[in-house]
Amino acid sequence: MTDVMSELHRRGLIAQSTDEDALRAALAAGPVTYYCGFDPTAPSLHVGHLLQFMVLRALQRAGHQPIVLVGGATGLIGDPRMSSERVLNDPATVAAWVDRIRRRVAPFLDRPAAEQGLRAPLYVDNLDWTAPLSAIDLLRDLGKHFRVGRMLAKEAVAARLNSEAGISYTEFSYQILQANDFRELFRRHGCTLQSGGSDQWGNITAGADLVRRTEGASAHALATPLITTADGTKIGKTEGATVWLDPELTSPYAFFQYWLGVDDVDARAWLPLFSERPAGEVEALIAESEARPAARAPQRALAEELTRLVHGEDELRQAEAAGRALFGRDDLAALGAETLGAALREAGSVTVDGGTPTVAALLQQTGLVASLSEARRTVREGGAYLNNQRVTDAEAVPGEDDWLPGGWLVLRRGKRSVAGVRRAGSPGRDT
RNA sequence: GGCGGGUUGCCCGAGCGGCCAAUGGGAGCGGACUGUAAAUCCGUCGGCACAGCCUACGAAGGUUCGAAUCCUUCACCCGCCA
Repeated sequence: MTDVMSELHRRGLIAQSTDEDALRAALAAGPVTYYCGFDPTAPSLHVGHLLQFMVLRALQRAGHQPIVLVGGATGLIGDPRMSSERVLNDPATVAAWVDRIRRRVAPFLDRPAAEQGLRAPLYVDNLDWTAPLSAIDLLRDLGKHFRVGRMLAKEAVAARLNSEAGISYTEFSYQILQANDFRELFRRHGCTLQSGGSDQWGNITAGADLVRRTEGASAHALATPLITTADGTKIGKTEGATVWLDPELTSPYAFFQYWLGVDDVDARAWLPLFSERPAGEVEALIAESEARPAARAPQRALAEELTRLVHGEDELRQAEAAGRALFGRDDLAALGAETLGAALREAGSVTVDGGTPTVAALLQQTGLVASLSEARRTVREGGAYLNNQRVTDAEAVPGEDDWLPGGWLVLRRGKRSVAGVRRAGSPGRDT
């Protein structure tokens, strides 16, 4: 059994943990059952959550037994955010998100289980044991083990108490539910380790404490660091939009492009965290980046590995090909209908029927800009391109000559935002 | 409970009867440079049927030819005194 703690440390995946010697010993003694929970606060997980899967996968590779929890119950309550009270989501919505997230997340651990004979993950939903919990059970069996003083001292709670927003009893109680999850998983599956983001540290240790106190067993906790970009913003935001793991929300192409566009400083910092390559290769890539930044070696490695992990080999190939086609120096018309079509379908496209709209209207319809005003402004600023030619008149209508093989127009905003326009009834597959 | 100050565009923050879609900074976006990077410089930054119009300055009313700017009420925040 490999020393997984060393790997996690080397990759910078551990921000804090409970008694590390004890944890090391437990991991060395045999398969440990461990879990990580994800609350359904959106239809999909995003790039930031990926880090948790890196930890889950490393432990799985080391022979341990993963459990993935999707918080159908805790998602209805909401954990306290630093800033303000959460808006409660509708139960039906949360239930739908639970399903959707679980389906998307399966390959991360199921694939290694199938291909490398590792332990297959268990999927659980805390709604299963939280929904039947009565108010009496909650107050008698759980509440007695929680000291209000300790609960108030948790960072997330304390911050909110001192803020203008204050905190509702609902969110204050969140830690009890998450702690109960840990105990429940211990009872049901012998789970003794929980991992999560460092923002969850208070909740995680609440669970470990509960298991120790009521079950007399040792339970461990592991937290990953909070990852930010060099300029302090959250990972996984482009143009204000979140980079999701669900291909319906963020196309594999956009996902691939996100990683490729990461700046040098971040790419070097993130590579060890997100790459499962051997240490030597990671170091070589970083050295390569310092020597020849233009090659963007760490960015490419991240884009390839993570797109393959999240979307699979086929989608990776297509995203790569699309990027090459659209950013390459080749003449667009020379690309051929097949390549062009595939690239633009990846990048995002709309179909027009009947008369061709103006360039400004097309920019808006493809989502490249938010409004017609913005479209006109973009053209005025010289940031709009039709088939790689700068557009000077927002009201111009693309002519017959502009349509590329397969019935396509390539619309671009700035350097990297590309979208396709397809003429309805063109030969070939429809979008 | 009393007195005073505040609530402005994504954020911070000027404006205090017409010249205000609203100074300035930040973020964002575009251009130049470059490497689909960073830094820097320049431009831009509510919407639309775009030389015009519509919507906006906590909410609702009012005064006025005309209000973000004055008055009234309400909501929330922040100080000082009890």
